Amino acid sequence: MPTITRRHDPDRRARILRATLDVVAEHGVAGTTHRRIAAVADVPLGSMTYHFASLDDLLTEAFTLLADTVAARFTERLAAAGTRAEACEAVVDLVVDDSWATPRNLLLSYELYAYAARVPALRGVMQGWMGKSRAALEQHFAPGTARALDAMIEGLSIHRSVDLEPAGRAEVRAIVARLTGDALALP
Amino acid sequence: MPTITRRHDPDRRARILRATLDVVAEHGVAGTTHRRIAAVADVPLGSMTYHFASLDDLLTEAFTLLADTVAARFTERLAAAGTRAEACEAVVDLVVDDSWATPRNLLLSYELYAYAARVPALRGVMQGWMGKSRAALEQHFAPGTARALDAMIEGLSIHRSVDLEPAGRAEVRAIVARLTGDALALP
DNA sequence: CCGCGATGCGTACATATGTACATATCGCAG
DNA sequence: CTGCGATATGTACATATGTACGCATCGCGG
Repeated sequence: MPTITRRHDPDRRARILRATLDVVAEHGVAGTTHRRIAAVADVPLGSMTYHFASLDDLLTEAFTLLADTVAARFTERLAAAGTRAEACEAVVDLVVDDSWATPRNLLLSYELYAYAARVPALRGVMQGWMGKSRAALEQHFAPGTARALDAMIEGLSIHRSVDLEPAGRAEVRAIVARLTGDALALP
Repeated sequence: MPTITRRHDPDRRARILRATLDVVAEHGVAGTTHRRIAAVADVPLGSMTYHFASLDDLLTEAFTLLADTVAARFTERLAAAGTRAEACEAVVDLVVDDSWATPRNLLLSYELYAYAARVPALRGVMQGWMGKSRAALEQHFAPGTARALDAMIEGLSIHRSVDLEPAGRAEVRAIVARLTGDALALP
């Protein structure tokens, strides 16, 4: 019998995880189903329950992947800064640039925050994420300042995604300057 | 025939809306169903489709109610401040107190942010909310400072809800002082 | 080369869900 | 008091969903 082409798929698991984030970004956790993910990942439905015990397990692992990826990029971007001024500029970039604060990432963050409230394992992941961010900032700034900057990055990113006239680069730079205590022209 | 007690329920609609927020807070939008809401509001299932055309309509209206309520409280708290120093303290309160930044409200905010990304009507609601907050802050601070404070309130509230050792009142006060430019002892 | 554990695949099934609808009851304007 | 429009209520039903399971097929160690 001519059986249909059967694939050998070494990284199918990873592809499912990526597809999960895609589906969550597009439909929200509320609209995320095994079947939708399977369609995006281009795998049969049976693969879902084979690779992941339950949908919650899948979501948990996908969100963990997201946090690790984003935290790594964050750290990387800050580690590339040599001087304090460069570090400030890196912070501005993280808020303003289309590298991390992309609509997709913001959206996924909201979904993660909401979901994590009901999955203890993810609370740990979020704490780890925040810890890494703070550690990266503390390589350039005092602990208190790092904390303030971390929160400000979060708040500004969110508000910029809602605002009809988002704060521009200059304004963000001025705010960072106030928090770091470095003198800078205020608008 | 002795018919079961049939209730006359003038504010049933409002009760359903409140129940919706309760259910969302407990189960997330993903776990919000007509039947769960009906159970919490103590109304029969049929009432759901009678008072609200669809589940999405219901969620949209409930989130609008949330935004209006929270924005009103925010404005009220800031309007009560007479001096600039009192305004700063009000901002600190909004972050640290158990009045607005309660776990429930934070959680509902995450759900709203995520949900609003897919419902255009709610984007307007969020913009209105942010506008009101900013207006309230601008009664005491310059526009740029108001923007920074608004974002910082958001970011600090979120991070405080995740952090194992949340920033204390003193630390929050110091951050606010930096943003407002008012001199204050730094820790 | 061969066997076996890992992986892939389709399908079945109980359940939960959104929504429609027929009917019953109530408040109140005239 | 009397309709009548608004509201209440229970139920039906098509559909989507999570998960289980049996079987097919493959990679690879011995």
